Amino acid sequence: MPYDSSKLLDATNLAILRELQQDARLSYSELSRRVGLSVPAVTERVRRLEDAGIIEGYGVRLNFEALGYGITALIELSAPPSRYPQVLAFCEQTPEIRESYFVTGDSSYVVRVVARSVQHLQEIIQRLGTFGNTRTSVVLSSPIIKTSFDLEGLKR
Amino acid sequence: MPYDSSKLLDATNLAILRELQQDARLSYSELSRRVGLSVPAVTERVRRLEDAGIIEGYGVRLNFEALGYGITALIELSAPPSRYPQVLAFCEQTPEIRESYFVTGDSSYVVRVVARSVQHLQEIIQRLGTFGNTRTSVVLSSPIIKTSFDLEGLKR
DNA sequence: ACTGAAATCTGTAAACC
DNA sequence: GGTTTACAGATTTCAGT
Repeated sequence: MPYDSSKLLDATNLAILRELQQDARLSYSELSRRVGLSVPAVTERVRRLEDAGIIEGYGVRLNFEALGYGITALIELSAPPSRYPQVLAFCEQTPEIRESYFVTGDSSYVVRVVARSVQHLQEIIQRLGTFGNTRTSVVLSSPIIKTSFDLEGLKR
Repeated sequence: MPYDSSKLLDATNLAILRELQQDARLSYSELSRRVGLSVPAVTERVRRLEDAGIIEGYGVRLNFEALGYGITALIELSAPPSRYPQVLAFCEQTPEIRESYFVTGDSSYVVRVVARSVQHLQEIIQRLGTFGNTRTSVVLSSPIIKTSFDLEGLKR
């Protein structure tokens, strides 16, 4: 339920979010030690951040390379609006497609995919190609993937 | 330390990863109930997945819109190799840049940025523009952002 | 809103199969 | 690798401020 209530972003809650970004499996007792409040107070604050929709959930950061998915690519797809539902359905049922963005500019969709080999990537490109023109950029390296966001700018 | 040891990806560990992807704050006792092993067995398995580099860490999924960063954009940057170190340093110190990819094709970099307003986005684009030509695609919607990966394909 | 304390549940380490 | 046991630590609930 993302309705703001900007008071939720006081210095203590920003500290809580900072800690959870670095290690979401921190115990409440350790978290409360770090932010200087009692355990029930911190537990309640986290619950409210979840209820407000600021915290959407907790995830594990997986190393796709170690899982055998050594290739990442960004694929731009230009497709007529009439095919959007089909494109969406395809993206949803294809696990290799990690995210899709509907963007301004000459390409309608940009998707990020992971693949086990160039053959595997080619398959995905060909399937996307049935919806429209594609333009693929293979990722050579990902110098920056930030796992936490500096929330300092949110202080009022 | 990502050296595989592919035996780490048996059905039980895939189940553990599946559960942690959905909720990384699950207790070990709940996790062990779900995968049908004792608590110490599951704790040890998670420790090994971490040691092998398959699990890189645990994070909180934040709603950037609720945090006031309502705009996402993909910016392609073409810059000469001599400027890569500067570009990298800029990306690293700019919190709004969430990830950067070095890619094949005519653009050397693709970055994903979040911004609080179009003015804010413009600032970032202008700063990136000091390194080379930019091409910005504003994200209109993100129909798919997957928070978990179907690991079924890894079964041997 | 936060604290502190009690009851219950969970994590950790050791001994063993 | 796995389990069981036993102790230490963490979570939840609630009365009090």
